[in-house]
Amino acid sequence: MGRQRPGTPTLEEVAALAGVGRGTVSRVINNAPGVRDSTRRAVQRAIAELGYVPNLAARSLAGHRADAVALVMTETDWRMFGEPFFTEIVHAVGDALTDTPVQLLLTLVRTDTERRRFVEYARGGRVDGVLLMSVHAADPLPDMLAKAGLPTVMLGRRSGDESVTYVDADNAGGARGAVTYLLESGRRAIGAISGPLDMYVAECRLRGYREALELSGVAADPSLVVEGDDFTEETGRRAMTSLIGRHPELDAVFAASDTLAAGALEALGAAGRRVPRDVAVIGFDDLHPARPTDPPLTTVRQPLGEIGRAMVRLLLEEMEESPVAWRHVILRTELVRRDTA
Amino acid sequence: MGRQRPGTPTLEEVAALAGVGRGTVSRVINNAPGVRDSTRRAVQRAIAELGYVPNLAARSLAGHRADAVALVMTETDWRMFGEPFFTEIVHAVGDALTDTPVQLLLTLVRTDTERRRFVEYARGGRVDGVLLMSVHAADPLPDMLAKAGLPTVMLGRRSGDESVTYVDADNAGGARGAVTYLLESGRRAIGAISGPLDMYVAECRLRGYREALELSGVAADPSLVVEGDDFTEETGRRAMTSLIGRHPELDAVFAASDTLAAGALEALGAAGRRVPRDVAVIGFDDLHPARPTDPPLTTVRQPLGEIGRAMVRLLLEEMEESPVAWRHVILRTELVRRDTA
DNA sequence: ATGAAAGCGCTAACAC
DNA sequence: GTGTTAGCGCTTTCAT
Repeated sequence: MGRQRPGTPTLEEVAALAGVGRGTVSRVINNAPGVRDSTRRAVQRAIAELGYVPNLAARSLAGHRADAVALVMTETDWRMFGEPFFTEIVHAVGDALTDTPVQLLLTLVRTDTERRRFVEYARGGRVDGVLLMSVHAADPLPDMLAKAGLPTVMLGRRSGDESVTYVDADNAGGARGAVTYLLESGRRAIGAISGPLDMYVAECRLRGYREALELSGVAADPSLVVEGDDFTEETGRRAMTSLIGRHPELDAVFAASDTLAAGALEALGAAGRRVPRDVAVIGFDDLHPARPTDPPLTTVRQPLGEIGRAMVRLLLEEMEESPVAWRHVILRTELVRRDTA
Repeated sequence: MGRQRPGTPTLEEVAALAGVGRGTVSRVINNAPGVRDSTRRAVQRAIAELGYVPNLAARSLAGHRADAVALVMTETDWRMFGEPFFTEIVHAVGDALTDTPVQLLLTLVRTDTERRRFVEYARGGRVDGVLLMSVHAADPLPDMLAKAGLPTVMLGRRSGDESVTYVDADNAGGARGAVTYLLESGRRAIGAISGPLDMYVAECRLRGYREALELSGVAADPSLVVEGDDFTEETGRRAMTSLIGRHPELDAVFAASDTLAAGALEALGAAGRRVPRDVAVIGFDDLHPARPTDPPLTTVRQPLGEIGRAMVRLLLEEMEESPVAWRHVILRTELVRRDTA
């Protein structure tokens, strides 16, 4: 495997051509202060003439930094949340990094082999920090990285007392707001289609549903809640079907994700129920840019851009300080009303 | 910015603990031959005890390789082709790299800033090679990388005489086959909805359409061809609308992408034409895993997995040899019949 | 089979 | 301001 072509000019050659010392060239390429303007220009001319490009391995070795961060996606992230969610986060992260010299590296970790390889890559010092899209309780990666002392920021948390730095949406609050809105608009028989409860995000959203009922003094009927095995449309469809079978009087549903909501809508249509007139549906909105106004649904929208920006801010801060200050950020969600109620 | 935590054990410390020289430790971690088994085990024990992880910057500097390759996506790739296309390629690439020590890095290049940063990253020796998803004629990146002597493989080509190594589907052949199939099934008034002709891929597909007509001795009517400004559904819809306006007798359409085809189908439905009974539609299938059997459409399918694997094979080969052998691979497409004709 | 030693190209600390 | 120097931690000859 070849790399920087043999014969690539080095800093030393630049220095020789410009008639200055290596230190001066180093200062120029790092725009450090304390270099006379004429000298700087002379060096820049030499750099241009030679087509000099700094060797980043050498810089890394001497400077103890990689000027790169990795954003890790597990296979399940990719599938579960779908593209739009992912796209918005990545764009926000990229934007937040624009004014820095930090290169963003996306990596896919699907198998144990890939995880091992990535951990070696990260621990080996090729990145200064790691952003994790992962949210699975069983994922060992966050702890591996944290134990290795690598600045790490997660999107979402694995449990209520997550130790690794994270940024999350206010899932419980958002769900509570949604259900409260349904109650205020006069709905009473409100079902819930939950995601898999071994995921903390699903747990939070279901908790929000329950809290809203409780706060309004509405008795919680366990048979109004269906736990899905995943967040897919198919699961939403099935959940909705069983829900209307058990509860013909149902007049509203809170779905823990927009894909679940989409499935629910379909099942309602198939059952001849009109939405939102007969049954109002509110979904938690993980994918919003994808489905413009498509199901005329009131949704709980997450501030995806803000989440990405917050992740970068936290990561950069952790990269500065040596004594890592663990921190958590929870961002508010927004209830976007269309014509549900 | 911190990196490998201070206090990280070095190869030297491992050597000391194991009571051997640095060279021996190096041989062990690279599992080079010529180390006695007992020695090897002693070293491995020391590595485990210390929790040693090689410093990749140092390895890179001394070894002249990065053990990493980048897959670059431009903003337009990402949007234009959509997720499924992208996903399949990336998965295939990842799989092809599984048995190597090479880490796959996805990078997003949207702006000039990001392009500059990436070029410095790549030329700086942080990757041994680059895979480009880009297909835009105006994209300067391929030439920048090639000029820098970096092994580079493109997906698709920018023109008929592309100099950079690429892997491409047989776009002209696929289109020709599709239109021939329509002709053979008795259709005669066959329209074409083309993509933007400043993209070589669109040019090829349209050429295939024309060649099929010519081979069958059917006169080419220019008013049966609509050039879209992009590959979106909206464009497909508009193109189809204008097509049936001009040619009520139309009984088949070749669309240069599946999104264009989807738009065309919609417009046909809105116009009260039945598909495929009244009008047969064949699309070139860029996204197939996404739309399982959704529009009951015969499509020209690209071997996405093979494309990804071929890209990796070519890249690895270029990384081996010093005298770069420019090469191009064009893979056959497949006509997947559903009930179009 | 294994140890010793010479770099790889840069940054940063220190002298001038 | 600018030149000099000492590493950063590894791979790779070259001895032994």
